Amino acid sequence: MSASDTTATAERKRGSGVRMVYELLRDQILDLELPPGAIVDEIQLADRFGMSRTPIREALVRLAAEGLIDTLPNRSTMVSQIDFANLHTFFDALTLMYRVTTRLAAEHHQPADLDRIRRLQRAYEDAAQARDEIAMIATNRDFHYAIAEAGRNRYYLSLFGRLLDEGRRILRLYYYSSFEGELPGEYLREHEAIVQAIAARDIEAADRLARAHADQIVRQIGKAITRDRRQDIAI
Amino acid sequence: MSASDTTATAERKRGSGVRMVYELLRDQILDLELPPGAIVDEIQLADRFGMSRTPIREALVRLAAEGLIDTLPNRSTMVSQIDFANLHTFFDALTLMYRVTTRLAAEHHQPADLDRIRRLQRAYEDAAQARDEIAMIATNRDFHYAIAEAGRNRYYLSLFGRLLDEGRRILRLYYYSSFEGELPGEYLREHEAIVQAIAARDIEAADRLARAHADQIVRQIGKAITRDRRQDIAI
DNA sequence: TGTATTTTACTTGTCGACAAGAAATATGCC
DNA sequence: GGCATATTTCTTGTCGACAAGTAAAATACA
Repeated sequence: MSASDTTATAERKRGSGVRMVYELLRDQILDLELPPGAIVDEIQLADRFGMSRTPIREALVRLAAEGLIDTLPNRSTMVSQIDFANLHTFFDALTLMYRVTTRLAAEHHQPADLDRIRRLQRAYEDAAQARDEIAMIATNRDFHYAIAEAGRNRYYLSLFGRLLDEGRRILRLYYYSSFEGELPGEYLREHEAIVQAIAARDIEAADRLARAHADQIVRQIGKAITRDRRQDIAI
Repeated sequence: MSASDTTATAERKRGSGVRMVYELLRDQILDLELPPGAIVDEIQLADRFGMSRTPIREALVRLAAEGLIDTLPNRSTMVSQIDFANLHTFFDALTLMYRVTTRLAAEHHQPADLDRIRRLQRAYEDAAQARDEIAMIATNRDFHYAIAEAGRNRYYLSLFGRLLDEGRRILRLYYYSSFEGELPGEYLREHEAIVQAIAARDIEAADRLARAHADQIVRQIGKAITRDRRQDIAI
């Protein structure tokens, strides 16, 4: 689907094209609109965006540097596969980053940070109420990313950002389908508790809650994957 | 200095140019041969490597994605500054990654990993004996990176890699000058203890030693910076 | 002489075209 | 028909040239 989003030959500011292509492709990849293995054609993209291959290529180089696409030399470039074999390493890193960033947020947050976090928490709540899966995934990501920003450590922030992005793809596959139509009330309550711990500058509570939240997510995805596997065998 | 390394118009394999330029610039930046703030000129590089601007640009896009250079739109691109104001966030992340990767190495290493780690440990020892500062920094980095590889978590590995790279610049400024000609015997002993803990699969010991090692480094750099500052004031 | 404005010089951003490499297709040979 | 080889086709990698934008130099003016 995804109606031919031809922004085509509209007058564009010099230098804005690369960022535009980069962001669009990135979102399409993370929402699985471009599934793992999909081939990405430079000429096709150039036509679609009404620009030459040069800026397209620069966007692709960036995506490749972040591991979102793989380029086979002199051959096609494709959306990178999700590394299911090492999912546990992903969960391990994700859990640690949840904990560290939430701790730091409790320690270093400033008033404006809390406003922003609370606003995103409400956005997630709204998305959940509306049962809008893609919006839920995106706002959940933004909520936790905002917490990490309040922690003010750009190294953790960059790894956490990558993990949350990769998570968007995995969640799109497993997570929300595992709710089976129910609202994730548990998660809303956990988010609320996390925000309160941060506001109270209670570092140990923030750590404990972040860890519990991560464990909960890992458990639920694990459950969904197991069920998925069982169905595979049953067929 | 750095004698005009013109690999120039030698027949090159198609596609190898980008990687070559990328790696060379990266090393020059991390060794401070290209100091923070140095401007990077595309045409100049194109001349120097005997290729057109296109592959040069792709290498620069990658470097920019990793934060090693900053590009001002329509203006020059320069080697990124070292963020001294937030050095503590760097040390915080570095310490955590030392611990986590060393723990995981103790848990998951395989025989070939240990061989590699021991080989790099000896390389560091040799560099220290020869008082070759650049080689010391590089082999120290490789030693810890090899440990992280044995831990088999690509997310930690990528952050740790970035931290060690950034560390190469900082160490080049402060760390080894702080030895004042003495050999870093302490570090050799600590390295040895870490390797033994990994080999024994003693996770807690590995963690404790990695933490102590990180603390030691942080303390020494801190001392060097403080002394540096005092001199600034004295003048 | 000092300031505002135009001009110049230089760097980056984009383009269209061509060359090289790899897979798919066609051809020749048995 | 089956296999090895040549040809075609398609995509990526590289190039040289030009357009756009910025800073510095030169000019005009009070």
